[in-house]
Amino acid sequence: MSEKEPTAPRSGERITIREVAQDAGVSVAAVSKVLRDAYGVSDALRAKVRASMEKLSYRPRASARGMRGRTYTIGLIFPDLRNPFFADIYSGVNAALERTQYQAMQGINTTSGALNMTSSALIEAMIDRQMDGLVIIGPNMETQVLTDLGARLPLVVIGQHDRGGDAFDTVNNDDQLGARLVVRYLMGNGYRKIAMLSLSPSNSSIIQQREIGYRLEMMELGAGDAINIVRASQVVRDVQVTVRRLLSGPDRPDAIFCWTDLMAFEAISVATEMGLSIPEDVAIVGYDNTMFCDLAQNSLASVDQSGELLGLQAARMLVERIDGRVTAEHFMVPPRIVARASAGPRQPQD
Amino acid sequence: MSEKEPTAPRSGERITIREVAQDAGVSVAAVSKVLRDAYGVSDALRAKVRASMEKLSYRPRASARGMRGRTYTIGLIFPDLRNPFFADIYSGVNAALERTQYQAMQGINTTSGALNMTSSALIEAMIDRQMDGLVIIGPNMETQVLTDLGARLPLVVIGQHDRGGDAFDTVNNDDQLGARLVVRYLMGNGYRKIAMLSLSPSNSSIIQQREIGYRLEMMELGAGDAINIVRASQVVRDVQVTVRRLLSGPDRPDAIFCWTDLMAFEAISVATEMGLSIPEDVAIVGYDNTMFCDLAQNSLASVDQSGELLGLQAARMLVERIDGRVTAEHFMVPPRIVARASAGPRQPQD
DNA sequence: GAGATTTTGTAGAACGATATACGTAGAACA
DNA sequence: TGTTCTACGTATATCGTTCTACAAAATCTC
Repeated sequence: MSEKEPTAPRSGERITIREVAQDAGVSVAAVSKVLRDAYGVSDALRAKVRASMEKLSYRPRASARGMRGRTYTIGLIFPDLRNPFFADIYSGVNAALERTQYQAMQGINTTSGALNMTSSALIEAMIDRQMDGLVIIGPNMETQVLTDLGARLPLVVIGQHDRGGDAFDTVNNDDQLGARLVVRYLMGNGYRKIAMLSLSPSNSSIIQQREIGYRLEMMELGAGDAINIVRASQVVRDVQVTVRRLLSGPDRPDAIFCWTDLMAFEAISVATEMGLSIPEDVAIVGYDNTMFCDLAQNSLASVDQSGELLGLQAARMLVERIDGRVTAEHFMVPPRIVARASAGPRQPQD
Repeated sequence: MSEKEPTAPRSGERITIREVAQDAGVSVAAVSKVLRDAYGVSDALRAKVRASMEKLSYRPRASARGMRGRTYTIGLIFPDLRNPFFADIYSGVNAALERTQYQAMQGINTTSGALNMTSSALIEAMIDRQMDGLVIIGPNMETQVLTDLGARLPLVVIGQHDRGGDAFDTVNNDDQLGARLVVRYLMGNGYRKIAMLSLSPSNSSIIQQREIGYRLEMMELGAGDAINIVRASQVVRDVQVTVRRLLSGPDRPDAIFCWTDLMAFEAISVATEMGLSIPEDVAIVGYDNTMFCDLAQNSLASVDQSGELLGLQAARMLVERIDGRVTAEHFMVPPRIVARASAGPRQPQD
């Protein structure tokens, strides 16, 4: 109870490590060791310190920790917030972090266009805030930028097949296989003139992979002549115009393989407005198998890429990197087609 | 160029304020003042320092700033990520923060159930990370908890009508009016047996407000006998069961006013599966006017509560609070009904 | 039982900003 | 010419942790 410190701890202020140390009758360094699970702490001391921390309901401050060590915070960077698929990834990340000291903070990378930028404002902001590592989802930046970034801090990328040496890890579903499954599924149900509604600009490797998968499977199944790739940006208006043009052309496809469920919903909408029936006049398949696929008004066949698993794995790998791994690892989950009415078996033409 | 410092700055390390000061030939304190736009800096000095910061591409570290001052980071807490309405709020917040030094970091408050908790793990994590302030969206916690929280740091709450003295600001749409508009709109289109699909548990004030608005308008328009409120949680399965029960009862409503668009989409799905036509057999109205309402397969009439404006305003108010305002302010935007086919004019019964 | 090794704990200097308190140069005023 | 302001800059303590270096105690080794 003796107050010999020059600065008496003001009441009402937040508890610090110093007060915990004093309460437990040990040094500040000892408390810090317990906090970090560092080497050289006896069970007795650990218990004593833990008890004091509990009693005073002490919580370490990330800023102070960040000055010398880790902040125990990782950054999650999403390309947008409207696609519910990202919610799956998010919940996977959180599940992986549950029992660790780490906490995820998210941001949306709204930079469109400037692909060759050194980095993005959000990423710089995350670095300023001393994130221990980053998970970037569906990056629209060049591999070189990611490689440079990976040299600066632990990095895991979801949705990017190109590798950057040992600079970063990747977590993906097998996009090429996913596209193949879609073509196979549609062909099996009697569709042959399968168009692909892809994404523009197509700088990303997952786009390339899916397009390759589509092309190869079309050729292997003898429909090479029907290959037709059109591209639209994620902007609603753009998707609508593109789909409308595709469906009103002279050689209307009898199925469309869409980049995402979101685009597929737009496609269903446009087709419906044009008076076309799904799947009688045109079958639609999406990608991501988001929760909206199940709704009766959509009944959208889609490719499940287990977002939760992707997130889980990415978070695990990032923590490993933070803990010192310096060689790259790459994780790939198999996609799975989920059949639904939007691409059901084709009725014999009358 | 003289190196008389005891610690020579290691190359490859991040630029610090000290190096900027040295480069500009001024004191560290002067640089700090420029950074904070603090009083007592001449234009000449400011220019000199700015030039050096630019030249060295200096960026202040949030952790270090957080030790004594602000982190220039605010926390955004969402109740979930699946509702695209939150994306609108997010973009409003970002628009408001665009020209400031502040950066938003988000998190999802996944705590379900424990309403009377002192706080939530995410909120504590945000406090640990020295957020300068918090915007909480659609909190499922008691007002007292928010009041306590507001005493700890600047706080703005979106989607909560109950006030907490001067402890926090609120930003809302007029939920009571929104509900009234829906009833008025449906009545105007010939529907009378309007049921309300509300949210459970109904501890939140926005739920109460909407239910009050619904009840009052029903009574005022002479349909008090048709008042029927059913409740479901956000869980998909729960919504389905509730809607199915509602629609298969002996006294089927001819319209359902749903808590959110998401619930409305579920309702459309269930109704469709039951072989009911929309709006002939049952009209559906949602809330939030999310992007999916426009799709032909939904064509969902909804209430627009300008999420972007809500976010914009919340961020502005939060920054004001951080800058010292201590009295509460409350902002309310008027809701607006958006008519669509899901609740179009009723055809005369045959 | 002496030296070597390992385990356990401590002291105190960082980390990179902010903010207080103070010094100094001009300007304004008498 | 001195005095009093005001505007501008600076020196330096401080924030709450981590982490290096080291001391003391316990254990091992032969």
